Amino acid sequence: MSGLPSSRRVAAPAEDAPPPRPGGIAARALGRGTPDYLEKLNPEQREAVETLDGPVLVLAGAGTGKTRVLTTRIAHILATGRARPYEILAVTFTNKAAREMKNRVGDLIGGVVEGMQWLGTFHSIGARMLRFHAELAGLKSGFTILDTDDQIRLMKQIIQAEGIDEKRWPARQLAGHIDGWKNRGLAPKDVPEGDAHVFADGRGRKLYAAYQDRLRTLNAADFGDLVLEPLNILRAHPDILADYHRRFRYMLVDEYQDTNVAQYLWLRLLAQGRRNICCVGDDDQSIYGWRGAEVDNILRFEKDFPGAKVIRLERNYRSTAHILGAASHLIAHNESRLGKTLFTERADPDATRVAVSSSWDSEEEARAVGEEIEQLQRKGHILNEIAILVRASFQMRAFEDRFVTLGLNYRVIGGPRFYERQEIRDAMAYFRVVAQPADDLAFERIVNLPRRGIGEATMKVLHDRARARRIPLIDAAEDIVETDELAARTRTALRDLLASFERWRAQLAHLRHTELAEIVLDESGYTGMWQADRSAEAPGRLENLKELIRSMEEFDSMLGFLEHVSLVMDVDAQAGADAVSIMTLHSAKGLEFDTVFLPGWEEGLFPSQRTLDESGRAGLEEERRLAYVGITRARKRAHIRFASNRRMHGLWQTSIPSRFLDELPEAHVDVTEETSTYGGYGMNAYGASRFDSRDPFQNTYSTPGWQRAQKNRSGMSESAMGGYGNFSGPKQSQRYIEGELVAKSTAASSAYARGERVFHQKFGYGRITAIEGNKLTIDFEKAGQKRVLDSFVERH
DNA sequence: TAATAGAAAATTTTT
DNA sequence: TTTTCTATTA
Repeated sequence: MSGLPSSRRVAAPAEDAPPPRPGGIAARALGRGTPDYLEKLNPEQREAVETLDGPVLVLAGAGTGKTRVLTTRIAHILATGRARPYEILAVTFTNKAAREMKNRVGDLIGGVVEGMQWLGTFHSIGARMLRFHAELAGLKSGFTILDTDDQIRLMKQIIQAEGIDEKRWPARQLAGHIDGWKNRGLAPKDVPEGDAHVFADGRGRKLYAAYQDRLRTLNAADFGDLVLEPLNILRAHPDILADYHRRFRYMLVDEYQDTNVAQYLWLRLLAQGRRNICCVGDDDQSIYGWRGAEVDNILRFEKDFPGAKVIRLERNYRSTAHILGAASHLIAHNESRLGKTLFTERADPDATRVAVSSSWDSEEEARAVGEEIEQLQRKGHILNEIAILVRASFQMRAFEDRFVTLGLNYRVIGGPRFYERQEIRDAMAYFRVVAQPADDLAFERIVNLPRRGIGEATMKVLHDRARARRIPLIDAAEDIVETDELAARTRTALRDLLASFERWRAQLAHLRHTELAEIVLDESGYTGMWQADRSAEAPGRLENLKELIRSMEEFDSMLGFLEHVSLVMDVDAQAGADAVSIMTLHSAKGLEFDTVFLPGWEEGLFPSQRTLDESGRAGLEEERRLAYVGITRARKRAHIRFASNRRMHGLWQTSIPSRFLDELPEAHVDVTEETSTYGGYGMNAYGASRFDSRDPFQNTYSTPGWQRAQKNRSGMSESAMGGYGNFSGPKQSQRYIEGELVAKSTAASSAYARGERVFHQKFGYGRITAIEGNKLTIDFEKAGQKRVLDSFVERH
């Protein structure tokens, strides 16, 4: 997209412009009483569509027709002539959702919607805004968008430049902090003192500033900037904000529960104009807190937008009463929620309850699921309607292994996306250097790929020169090959490479970009490198490169393609053959299947111990929402499983059933006893009481198997674990306790102060360098810097 | 500069 | 256990 001067493009229609004339569909809609698109809605949905003025929050439970409301609302606005397509701001989180919205609005109004320029993801709309006003953010309109990989490489350089030990302060971690700050709408100067101290002894803020500086020099923005910079521009320039206020007659937001602070501030600022904002979301499905999403945004909506109308969609069209009953009862254990209860009007007498069963270990778990799937298959169920939803991707392997032996078709959804694969990123880096020579990050990525003898030492020379003269790396390279600073061999290699780029760039104008792409990959030796590679994945990588070239055909220029890739990082997974889907719970949000298997419901894994440690009670609630999302994916059958033993990072761990199992209502659940599991040991030392203490629901199953499990669990003493050397008993105990302690103390701030000397059982003596809630960053005398919970240290 | 051996770290991931 | 990164050596 070319950046035109902003005023023209953004100029809103004059205030006194005549309202858009109702034509075609609109006339039909107005002329004949109720248009038929409204008649297909239930009363709540219809209210959500027809309440067009003022702020509206639609709390849409799972399977209650959320997308239908959103798309019908847009169609209604257009059909009644209240706004033109380009006067509607409609934001989603994924490209997929944006695409679907566009298509469905098109279906409703009978044709393709043209001109909805402001329908898209937060990031693509942010990028669009930022290109109009790039100079206000210190960028040029043609800025490049960096992805996570580029970000981390860049931060690595900055950390090195600052002379900070990379091992103690990994770039990844810094990237996480900076991302978090951007998510919260903070510029480097706004980062609170305490926050700045979590990284590199207080140099966090400085590094953030240096990173932003570097981005400006590279004329680049990262994903966070695509939201943060437009927000800053709107904050600083009331005239621009007013322009947008005039323009956006209606605003719609999908998945509002997933918005972060920056996105929220951006929306709020824009909504201050006409106040016609409609947010659709489900607080019970907020599962991206770890990525900066604030459930609070949705919980607070009525306060933020006084006079807001809240509409609840609770009529579920997806699942059986048993599934809804189980999910509703589970999620009712959360305290921070607005409260909804899903119900269904359909009665299906032969609906099955939610099944809970157990296995000895993950292999047996996979075997059992495999068998059940084969049974379903014999009964005529298709595999496309079956999904296995796991908490963490390492769980997938057992299923894949098993399904391969069974010859059962499966597909893994998620995982590294097409454009994130190494070979694709490498190829893209070549294209970037051809199209935008100043792209240092891309240049660095491929200078020595395939190996050309241009190693670390040479790069240092290039970097020094580039920095000294404030020129891009490639220009520095041009200079240096004219001198004798480099060994003859490396100089020749570098000169050849530069000449190649020169040649390709000359062809940019008169060759088709797909053809040029092939030439670049061939002549650079990149394709050859993979052809010579004898490893198992090489053929697949070559195939991916071909696919990349194929996908370029849809674009008319190299630049157009590069722009697309940076924002639309997904390629549709082709449906293909009948297959079982395996994916994480996170990637299952928004999908539905007849049958859903939910394996691995064990303490530590689900709820994830790490989440509990990091986010305490809030983390536990988010895990519970994840469980809720999992169950509500099922239309007809949900099978929950847990295993008594699981191998994690190569070590066997005994596990105990997830507390979420205790939170399911007996009336909707069938617990199956599987002989191999309750053989005597397997349960561990923790009393059932641990779950009961604050459980208002008092339900544990009366099934013999479950009762026995509970008994075993409480009857077993710590010493009884002693005989099983490779089951790490003590670790278990610590695990659980950590979770509880955190849960209790999250709200309160730590009792320790910075600079205090403390003692830790494992790490010895150290001094506190930073405090974040109940997490302390401590510089240990022997063990170096660690982050630990305050409950594990004592004053000294 | 490149290959190799050894150590450290291992969720979830819309853009 | 496996993968990924870093320090060492040829």
